Amino acid sequence: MPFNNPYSSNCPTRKVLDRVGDKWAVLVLGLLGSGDTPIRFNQLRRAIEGISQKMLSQTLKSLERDGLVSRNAIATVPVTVEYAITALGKTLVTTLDALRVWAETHMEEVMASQQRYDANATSGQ
Amino acid sequence: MPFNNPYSSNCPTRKVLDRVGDKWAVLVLGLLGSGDTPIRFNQLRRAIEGISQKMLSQTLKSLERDGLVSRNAIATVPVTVEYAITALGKTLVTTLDALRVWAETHMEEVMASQQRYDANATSGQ
DNA sequence: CAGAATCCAGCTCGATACTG
DNA sequence: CAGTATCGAGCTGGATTCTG
Repeated sequence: MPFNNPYSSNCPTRKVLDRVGDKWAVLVLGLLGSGDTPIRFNQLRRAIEGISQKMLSQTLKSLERDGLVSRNAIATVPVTVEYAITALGKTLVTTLDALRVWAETHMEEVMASQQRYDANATSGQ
Repeated sequence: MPFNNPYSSNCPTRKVLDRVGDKWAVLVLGLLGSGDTPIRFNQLRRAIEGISQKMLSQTLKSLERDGLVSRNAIATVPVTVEYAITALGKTLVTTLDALRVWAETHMEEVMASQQRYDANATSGQ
């Protein structure tokens, strides 16, 4: 039984899927994972179009909590905070890549199916 | 640039991640993918603990629309409807399995990180 | 610069009731 | 059996304001 556990808050797979289902978390992870240099808060903010400051800080906090991202505060004035992906985070990004490949490979097939479905639904009424 | 596209509704990877972030969709897919025999609506309902009939029908509809699941209505009285995973759906389940393996492999490490994080946050106050 | 706190609009989802 | 329709509570996340 592959994906089980009912309400599943304590199912590890579900936790990862929740993380991965979170748009901002994936974008942050992808950005930090694409280079090896740390990125500052407002740099991330500018790089990820559409993210609010609240969501960015919230996302970074939970990614740090999970050990996927590391935070480094430098005592300049004003303070500088750098975020970087961890070794653990990199392994997740790698795994996520398999999903990206699936998406790109099968997108056309999915879209074709959707169009068939929608065409039938419309004509059926 | 791995995971891009800002609001990304038309990013294929994001669509897949949304699907995968949907708890019920993954459970339905996992259940249908674990065997080769089709499953009826109320069978699924009973098998997936906690799912409401609204969410099940909604989930099945969108999975069918994407071509991940097939629907077969049999004209008995009352009507019987069977759902099965498609070939496309199977490839997604397989890919999802990589994520499950990641979760199971790294769960301990993630949980350890969370405990360190929470301990610091508490003592810090 | 890097956040925390507050407020609220909007969407999700469960519960409930009804249908072919 | 296999759904659809409707209503409302609750959570999510954006906008705004403020701080060390």
